[in-house]
Amino acid sequence: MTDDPLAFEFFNEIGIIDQLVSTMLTNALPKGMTKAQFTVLNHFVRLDIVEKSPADLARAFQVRRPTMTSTLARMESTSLVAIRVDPRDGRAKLVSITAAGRQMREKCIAALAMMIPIIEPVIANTEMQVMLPGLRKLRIGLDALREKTL
Amino acid sequence: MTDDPLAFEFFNEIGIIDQLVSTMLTNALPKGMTKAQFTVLNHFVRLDIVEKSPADLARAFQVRRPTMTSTLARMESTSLVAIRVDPRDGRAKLVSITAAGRQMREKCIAALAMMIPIIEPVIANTEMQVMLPGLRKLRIGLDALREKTL
DNA sequence: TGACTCTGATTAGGTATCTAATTATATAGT
DNA sequence: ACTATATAATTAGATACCTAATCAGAGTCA
Repeated sequence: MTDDPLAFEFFNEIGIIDQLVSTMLTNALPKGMTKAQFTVLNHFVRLDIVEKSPADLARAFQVRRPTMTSTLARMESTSLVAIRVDPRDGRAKLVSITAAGRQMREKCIAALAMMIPIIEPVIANTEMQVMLPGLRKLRIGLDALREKTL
Repeated sequence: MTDDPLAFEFFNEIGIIDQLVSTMLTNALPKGMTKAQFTVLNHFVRLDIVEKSPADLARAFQVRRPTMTSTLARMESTSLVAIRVDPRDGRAKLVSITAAGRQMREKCIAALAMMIPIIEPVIANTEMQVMLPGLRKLRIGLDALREKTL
């Protein structure tokens, strides 16, 4: 531990936090919903998006395209999103959120709202505000790094 | 975005950072090695552990036992660890690192050392030092929360 | 127009993780 | 000693991710 580069411990803590939060989140969400699926639904509603290609969605969430294909296929099978061929580009598709998707998103939001008071005692808003800029900057930097390394 | 609870954005940044770092890490590691497997090897060497049960390892890494069973099975198949029945408890098993496991861990350490200078420009040590205590506290709090919720 | 390259989506194969359920052994209490 | 409960490991079934490879349509350039 003591002779480890600081970065090891730093990213290790982040990894464990993400894992614990993801699991708690998934358990709080309606049966069958996952963080990834909720994120997609939320993206459409928050940004008021009508249609967006899988590739664009993948870029927005920093995941690979096959990952997005898989998530979207699952969401289409449960009617949370609709997918059609892009009339202007035969390669591409266009994804849109369905009414059922919007309803599910609302249910998720409600479920998550109930989680806030549970997490509150663990980390105060002020603490998050202190760390957020650093995290955001780090995320942006890492994302840029990834694209270079490609 | 603007009307989201702060926690959403906070944990979202953490999730993306973890994902990006995990992928970079896995790519840097020797072929076939993963973060989870490296973590197990590193644990044995750093803490100078001879034998430890899968359940203890699962607790140490905050993962479920089936997850550890799966990871250990894979590591045993590649001779990175050895597993035997606990002579004092018929239910339990005892895991130990092999010579090959130690060698692999050394190779991983070397590979990761080369990553440090790549990450350095993205986040300075001083920044990590500033955030680390908060992250550690958060991780500990979430872990306690999980056990309560169980 | 034809060849080369790029981009979008998908398929195949693999690891990590989770929950639920099963099997076996240990421990405690009556 | 027997029963009930708790703990260890595993199996089964799913989701999210990744990389590599494939297929198809779009763009570029000579």
